[in-house]
Amino acid sequence: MSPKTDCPLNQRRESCCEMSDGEASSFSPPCSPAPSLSHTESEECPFGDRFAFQDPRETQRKKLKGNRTRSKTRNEFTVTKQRKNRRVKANDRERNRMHNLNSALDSLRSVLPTFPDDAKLTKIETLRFAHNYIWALSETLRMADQSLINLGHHQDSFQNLPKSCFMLDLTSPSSSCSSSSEWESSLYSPVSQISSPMAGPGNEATSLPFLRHHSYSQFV
DNA sequence: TAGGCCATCTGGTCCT
DNA sequence: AGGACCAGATGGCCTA
Repeated sequence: MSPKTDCPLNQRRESCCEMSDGEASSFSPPCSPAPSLSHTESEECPFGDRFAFQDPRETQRKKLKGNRTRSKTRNEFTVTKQRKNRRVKANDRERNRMHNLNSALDSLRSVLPTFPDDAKLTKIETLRFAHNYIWALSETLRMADQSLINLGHHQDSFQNLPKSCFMLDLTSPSSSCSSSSEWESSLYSPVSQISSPMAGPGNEATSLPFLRHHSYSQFV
């Protein structure tokens, strides 16, 4: 789903932004949630008398009466135009920023172990999944290290090590799970949303969703 | 049809 | 002053 390019709303907004100031002053975009721009312009429209009949004498009188009003109007016009221009540029940057953010999220998705036919992870799911996955990987490393340390003390325990210590393939969920849902629910189960894996080894029973499903015994 | 997710706009704040 | 970041608002799309 990518409504960012073909969304009619966006197209309308784009066209609103591309409008000349004269047009914008007489048109209030139906799509704009924040009417600040059009509101300001309709109230202080620099072209308020643009289409009125111009009496040369009246014009002369106005000239004599004072350039101050005229320049003030022009100044307001310039300020409004400048403000609008800044807004458009800021919107553009913000859009870009969000696109970059989404690209990063896509990169993250691509390295997470999911089944191809699975629905695309949502943003929040991706973050939670990645969080748990990283934690599971580091936990695996830690346990492997622990086993090697023990190996130094008890040479004969080498034979007792589960084969999985040397065969762990966390990038391949199918190696141990019968279904994608089982694999994924283990990685971003609601448990992990409540208790952080950083909570420490004390509450492994509840905060290790990955290992609950992928205990070493399963790999042997 | 309600609710979830998403993209975009917007104004505010902070930083350079 | 201008850019980056953020959070709220809004509206569209999709699905149960």
